[in-house]
Amino acid sequence: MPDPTPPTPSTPPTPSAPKARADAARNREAVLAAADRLFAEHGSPGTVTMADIAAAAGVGKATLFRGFGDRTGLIRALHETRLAPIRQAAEEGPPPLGPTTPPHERVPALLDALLRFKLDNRHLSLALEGTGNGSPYAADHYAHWHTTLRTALARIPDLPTPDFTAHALLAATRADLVEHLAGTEGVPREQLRAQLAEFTARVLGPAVRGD
Amino acid sequence: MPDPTPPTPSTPPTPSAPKARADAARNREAVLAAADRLFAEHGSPGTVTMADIAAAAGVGKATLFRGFGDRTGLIRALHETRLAPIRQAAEEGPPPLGPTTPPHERVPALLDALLRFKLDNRHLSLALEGTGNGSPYAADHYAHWHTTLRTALARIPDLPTPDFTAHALLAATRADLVEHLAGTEGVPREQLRAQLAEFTARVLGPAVRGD
DNA sequence: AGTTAAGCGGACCGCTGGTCCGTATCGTAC
DNA sequence: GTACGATACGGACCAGCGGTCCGCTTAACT
Repeated sequence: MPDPTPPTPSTPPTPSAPKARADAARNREAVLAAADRLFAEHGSPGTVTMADIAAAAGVGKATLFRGFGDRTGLIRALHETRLAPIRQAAEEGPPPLGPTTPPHERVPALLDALLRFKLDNRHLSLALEGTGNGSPYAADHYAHWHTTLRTALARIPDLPTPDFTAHALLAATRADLVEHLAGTEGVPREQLRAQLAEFTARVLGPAVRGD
Repeated sequence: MPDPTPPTPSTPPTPSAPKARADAARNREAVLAAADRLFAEHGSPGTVTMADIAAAAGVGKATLFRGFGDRTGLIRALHETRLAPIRQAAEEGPPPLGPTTPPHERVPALLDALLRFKLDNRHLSLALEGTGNGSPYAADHYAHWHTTLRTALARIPDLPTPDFTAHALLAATRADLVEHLAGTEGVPREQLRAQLAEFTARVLGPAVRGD
């Protein structure tokens, strides 16, 4: 049983940090920065190896795996860091992302925020979803957005299947689809946002009130 | 330039087969059968290696790569074989899949056929989309369905973005999502079909006529 | 039966994610 | 400032993967 400590102390749940050594924290940041940069430079995340990241960060390979568990853990940690602001805005922020927003406005806002994030961090999102081994649906990151979206959808009358609808709407913003459209097909950013908004509106149906 | 012959003669485009040796054809079938079986047995397609397939088929590894180019080629060939009937039905078959069907009926029928196929061949679809290296959107198999769906959607009035809509609807039937819902979450088959149909109907909007 | 080339298979290669363990460094108690 | 235990470090190391090579086998045609 070689697992006395939690394997991925990426972000300690309790604010009481269990004492992190200074060099460890510094290395952690260096690794995240190096990984971000490398993923951004190379087109396909598959061409960036763990050894590359370690070298770019100026640390040994073992440091990567000690700090993040495995490749997926590193990518998840990086992704989580970048997405945190949006996540927080959706959880407790003001409209249009926050929970007080009426659903006909909030759902498109959430999806648009997600889409913009994936456009701005294409490489990262691609690396996250294209991890290969585990499906994106296993990550609790997905569960979070799904729950948020489903909850908002459930407040819309005459929408019989909020659970599936949330899945389907999220599927429309999947990283590889975004990459295909914005990258390969060259669809302009604003056009893509408009199309997603249009699609979303169609799914939600007409708002009850002026909204 | 070590490439005098086409690298992946999976299905010769011209019906004039360029003379295939008997044992080669036999081996090809054995490989496809073995691969299908192994993918079905193991849960995750990632755990099935090329060596496994070769051993199960009773051939050498080189035979796999000679016949199919690489891992992706093998999976694509297998997938194509299984999907061919549906594909043909969509291309030239009778309603509700064939091209003569009015779009308000055909689009749901196409998506439902795709969903049923992925439910019936979950392992295979998962292996195809989860190839890892290349995104599913690069495969011309995807381009085919997208074009078919977009064409049908374009015939619906007041649907401003048939291209994106086709992508988004197809995204709702992605193999890993289907696997997540039908497998992990245990959503019953008929319920999933009904949900997809409901969602599709919402996207298409009301039919102009009794349809 | 003889000839030829297509087909065969398994040893082999390069590379990857992931691990091990002796060593260097940090944090602390004095 | 120094001594000391705990913690983290790093690069050699490992197992397993997709993919290739080449000497041998065998189908096909005469």
